[in-house]
Amino acid sequence: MEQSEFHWNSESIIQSIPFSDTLTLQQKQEILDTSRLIDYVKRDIILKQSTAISSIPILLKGLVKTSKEMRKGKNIILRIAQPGTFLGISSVFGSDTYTYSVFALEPVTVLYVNSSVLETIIKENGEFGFQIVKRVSSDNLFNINKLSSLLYKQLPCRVADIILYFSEQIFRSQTFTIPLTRMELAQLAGTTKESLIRTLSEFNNDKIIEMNRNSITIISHEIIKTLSRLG
Amino acid sequence: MEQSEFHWNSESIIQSIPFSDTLTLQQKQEILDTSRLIDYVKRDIILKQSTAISSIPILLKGLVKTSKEMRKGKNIILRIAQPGTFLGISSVFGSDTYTYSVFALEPVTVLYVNSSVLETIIKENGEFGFQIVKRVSSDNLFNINKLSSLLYKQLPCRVADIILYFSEQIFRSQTFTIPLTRMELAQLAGTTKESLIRTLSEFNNDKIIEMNRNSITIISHEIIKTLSRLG
DNA sequence: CAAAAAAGATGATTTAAATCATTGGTATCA
DNA sequence: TGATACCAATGATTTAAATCATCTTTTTTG
Repeated sequence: MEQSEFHWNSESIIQSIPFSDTLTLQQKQEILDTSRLIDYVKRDIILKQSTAISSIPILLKGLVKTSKEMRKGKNIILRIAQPGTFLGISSVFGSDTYTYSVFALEPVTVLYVNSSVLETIIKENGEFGFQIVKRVSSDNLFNINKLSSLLYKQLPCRVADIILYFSEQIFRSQTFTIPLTRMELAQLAGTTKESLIRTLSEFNNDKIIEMNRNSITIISHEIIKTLSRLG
Repeated sequence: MEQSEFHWNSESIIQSIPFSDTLTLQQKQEILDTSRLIDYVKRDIILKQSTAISSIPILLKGLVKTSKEMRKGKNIILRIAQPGTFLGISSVFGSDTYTYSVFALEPVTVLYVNSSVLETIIKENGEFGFQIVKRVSSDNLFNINKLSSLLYKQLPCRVADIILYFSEQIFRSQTFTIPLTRMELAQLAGTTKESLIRTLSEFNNDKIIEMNRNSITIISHEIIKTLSRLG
């Protein structure tokens, strides 16, 4: 972890803050004055579950995974977050410790905003506050959705869901390189690495996807869609 | 469903609205002027999943279940909500349809608040808005927690969790009467009714709980706690 | 660069829980 | 009031996926 020195000036930082168009000049300045910019490399830990909350990280660059740590090896990856995401925002306003960890999947830049500054801005700027409500609400719906998928769909469907998640939400392409190990993919699908590998291999053998190492191309979007839709 | 006529006057309604102490007189009046009070009986549907959002129900009296409907019989009960809860608030601000249904478990009174009125109040009253952020955030943490329990704990642990949920969160007593059928309990535990019945019977045989019909008494709080804690 | 560790892949075995099947009890209502 | 549908309970059977075991390949690091 190191201070970020390159590429970022005040203007570009502000532009990367979600809903910054609703902020006053003074509020923008307040955020800049009380925040720190930090760079991370792959595998670095950005937030550690169970530690006391000091500030709110905003992801400015790169992909991260948010992961709930259970016991050894038994983690759940909640989501892959993209730039423009408040990390751990539910924890900040719903708890006094972070309820999950966040790890860098590639070179990442994070802006740490003082949480009481953000709290004050939410209180004095209703438009910004309302956007935060909307953001936390959709996060919530995302989790409810994940809950029901993981609970009722069986493995091939869940794996299809993940392939669609990367294809549609993260990379917006039929071909993409997954930034996770098989173990992590399993944690995202709520299964074990062996079961995940088997399912992916089947998809590969059945020519539903083409897979070399971490690179995946969706061959039959049709079938993947159907698998994902049916329980 | 019928207009609620008894027991409620403006003062008592306002007092039952969450965070109403942060509202101005005018805002309180605005809510009263644009809302409707409705009574329900057991099994009535209060919100129907997938319907367009028109207003925000606030639960004033009684218990309800919020339930995500999958295919036939395969539902998930997300939580049992108590008076003072905004129902479906995440859907309201994170979607344009309700993402789950809400059913009355007993005689219930609901105040339907106009959603654009509430939106306006959130925007003009930062303190209230911030309380909403906190509320939605803890809902989110609740769901993340449920997600990880259902995914990694096995059945006896999940059933122990439910018993503790009713004992500690809902009824605050070692003895309580569950307002759900076995099928619904199963949907709350993420299992089938047969498996749930078996597990509860085992607890009963092992004298961990005492159960007649829907009435449960926790005999060994110790064991229930341990079961719930260990995966 | 070689050794150690981690990741990936596959087959064999086990297991928790779902499904299927049946029966008795209890509301519900034409 | 009898009939129909729902709920509860329990035993038998099946099954999806976890676990265990082994081996290869890749990555990390001293």
